[in-house]
Amino acid sequence: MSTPGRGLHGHVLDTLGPAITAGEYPPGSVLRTDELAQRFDVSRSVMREAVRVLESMHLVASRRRVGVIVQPASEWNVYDPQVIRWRLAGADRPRQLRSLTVLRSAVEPVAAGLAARHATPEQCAELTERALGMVANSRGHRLEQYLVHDVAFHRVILDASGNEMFARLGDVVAEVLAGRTHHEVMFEDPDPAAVTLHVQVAEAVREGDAARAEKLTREITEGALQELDILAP
Amino acid sequence: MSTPGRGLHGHVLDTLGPAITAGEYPPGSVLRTDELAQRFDVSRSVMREAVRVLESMHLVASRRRVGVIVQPASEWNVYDPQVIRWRLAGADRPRQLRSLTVLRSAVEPVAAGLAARHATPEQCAELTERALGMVANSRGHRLEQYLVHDVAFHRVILDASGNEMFARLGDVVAEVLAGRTHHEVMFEDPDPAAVTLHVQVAEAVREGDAARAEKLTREITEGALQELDILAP
DNA sequence: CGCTTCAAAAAAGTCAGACTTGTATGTCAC
DNA sequence: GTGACATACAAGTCTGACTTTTTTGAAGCG
Repeated sequence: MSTPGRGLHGHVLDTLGPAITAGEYPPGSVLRTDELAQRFDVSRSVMREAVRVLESMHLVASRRRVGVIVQPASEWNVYDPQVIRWRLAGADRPRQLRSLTVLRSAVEPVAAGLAARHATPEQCAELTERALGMVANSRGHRLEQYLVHDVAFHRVILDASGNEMFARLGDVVAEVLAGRTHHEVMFEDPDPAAVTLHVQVAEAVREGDAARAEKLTREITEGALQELDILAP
Repeated sequence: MSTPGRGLHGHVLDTLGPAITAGEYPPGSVLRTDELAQRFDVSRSVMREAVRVLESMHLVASRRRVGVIVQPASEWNVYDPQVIRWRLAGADRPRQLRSLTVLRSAVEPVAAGLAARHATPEQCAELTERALGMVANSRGHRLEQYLVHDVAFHRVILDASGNEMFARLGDVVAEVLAGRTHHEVMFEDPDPAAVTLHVQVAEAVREGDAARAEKLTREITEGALQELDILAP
């Protein structure tokens, strides 16, 4: 996953990034470039490049005569795919997964509505195909195959929305769905009602019924929220 | 705006970033670090740091023996605040503003619903205050003051949702609202109906009525969509 | 005692040059 | 044409010296 070992600079990032996002360095902690370079056994040039990248993610801020200051989480670029991966890999995973699921619940229904208006015939076809793939793997503990189709289904919806911001959330949704299958709930076969909803969403998109596609997708994402016990008291 | 001139490296970014996001270098274009360093009259070290940052935004990819390759827009980290600013500053501005408005229309209603559940008394108070501020400046061409309260209102909603991903969209919403006031529509006083909706949202949040807060906010964002002619045929 | 002013130190920032490494590309033999 | 191999190119890395900014604190003064 990701892009491992694309240079020394990458290795430093893969160590420092997760450490910072995991909260190992409290906000306000001060690091020194030279010391870090020694610790990772790289030159200052390499270390400086890594720090620059962390700085662009607002994980740290670098100030003259002071050092490299770890920023509070409220400053982080939490939409940076790299940051998301680091956080999902750490102790913050459950909280992160919940945040992303809520985001999903906001975005996907609207995306589905737009998809009903803008989807190409090819996208409609793949959507139907994926929904059928979900049905075919919905029984008999074929969770992995089911997941493949599920992820693809939601990716098509996001792409077909025609909105670039939505489309770029495909990886996030994939991560959430995979996380649910692998680490959280869902030890049994998926909920048959959810499977049916996917088939119906594909129908609604194909028919260009935006309101119905949105409503049905909202039911799907509300199910996801309930699985994580995120709902009104 | 932003953080100008925080070093030579920053100046390079402020020039190259907008150029790439504006499409001045078609995807696949190959740049060479040495040549760029000469062009900007900086050392290779500085140029390398800048390239690393652009690479972390997926605006470029750097490959040995080839050079620095400009990536297609589909690869960009479009949620990076820096990238958003660069694109809003360029020719892509209208399209970008539309994308962000759609994103807003998906997120804000859900955020308002959550805010109704999680808002603190202080947040409820500020919400009401901001709504009143909007009313007070809704007539007599006080667009600037109106905007200040409008932006603050939506920021509170996003913060009060308790969802970190939503909260970080505050700047995006601010940008969209400011863009609308300064460059797009709205030469006249704001729509009275919209002002009333804000007051009612504040009410609903204060009363903890999540469903109503969500519905009312959806009406607000749908108004914003209509202003940009984004709607069903 | 409190204030300003100025000097020193510390760490990031910058630069220049030499060297290493991975990888396209072209050449040659088969 | 296909393969192995040599070559050159550009990114990658390292080092050491120098500059700049900013904090700190000490000296000097009211």
